[in-house]
Amino acid sequence: MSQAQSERMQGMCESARAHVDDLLTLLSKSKMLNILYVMNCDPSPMRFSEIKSRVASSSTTVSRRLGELEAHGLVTRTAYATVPATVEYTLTADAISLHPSLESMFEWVLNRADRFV
Amino acid sequence: MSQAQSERMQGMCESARAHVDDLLTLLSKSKMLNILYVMNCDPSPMRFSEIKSRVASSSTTVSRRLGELEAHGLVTRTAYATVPATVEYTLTADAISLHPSLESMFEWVLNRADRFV
DNA sequence: TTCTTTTGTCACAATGTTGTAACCTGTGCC
DNA sequence: GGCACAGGTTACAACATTGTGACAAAAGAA
Repeated sequence: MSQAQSERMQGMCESARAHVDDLLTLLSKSKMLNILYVMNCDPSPMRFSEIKSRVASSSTTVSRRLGELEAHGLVTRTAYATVPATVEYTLTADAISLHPSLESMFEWVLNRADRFV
Repeated sequence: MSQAQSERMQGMCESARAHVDDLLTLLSKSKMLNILYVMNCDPSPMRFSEIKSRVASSSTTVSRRLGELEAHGLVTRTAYATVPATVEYTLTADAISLHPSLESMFEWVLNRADRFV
């Protein structure tokens, strides 16, 4: 962590700190990193059922997480009037800009996981 | 997320997947990113009370998190027989190698927090 | 002797989070 | 009509996590 970042944190008003906390809390929720990971793996829009199966979680949790991501402007939800219903989720530019961090974080995770097999 | 990473994930044995899950679960625990952040901000060994005050959490939670980090080989705990007791926590090389990812993730968080003030 | 300090631990009640099972919508098919 | 399908929502019970407040160790100071 840079000294510059640290100072930036120090100089933040209370409202900004609250937003930092809010974002960290969001990212810390269960399956959140997993969801961002699978959506980043494949840049094309992804359907609900596919996300659900890739992160191996219940509809309820996946739905909650996607709702939270949408509320934070990190994913866009598009519903198509097909039969049966089709819904696609896409990462916004903001979420995509997190890609390099996520990629290197997952690289670290995968390397560690390899070593401990 | 790279295609290579995705394939690497696909090809993993069940044990490795479990380790990936374990690490993501660890990183997703409350205050965990905060703790890694403050310890990365300042590379020198950090005392319990300082970590606690910087992340603004209870002794119980900070103690639990540090214990989990130590169990995963991400921090080293050194106790000195002073009066009163002094304990220092240091990030291991492994944890330090996560620094670039964390730094860019926090950069993203800070930028977003700024925009939403 | 009692107070102080740091660094915790412990039990527990309150709070938060999860998955399950049931249900819903809309429509094409039999 | 009745069923199927995708994509959810809802209530709720089970489970997990949190902070609080009490306590502890160790030894020097008052």
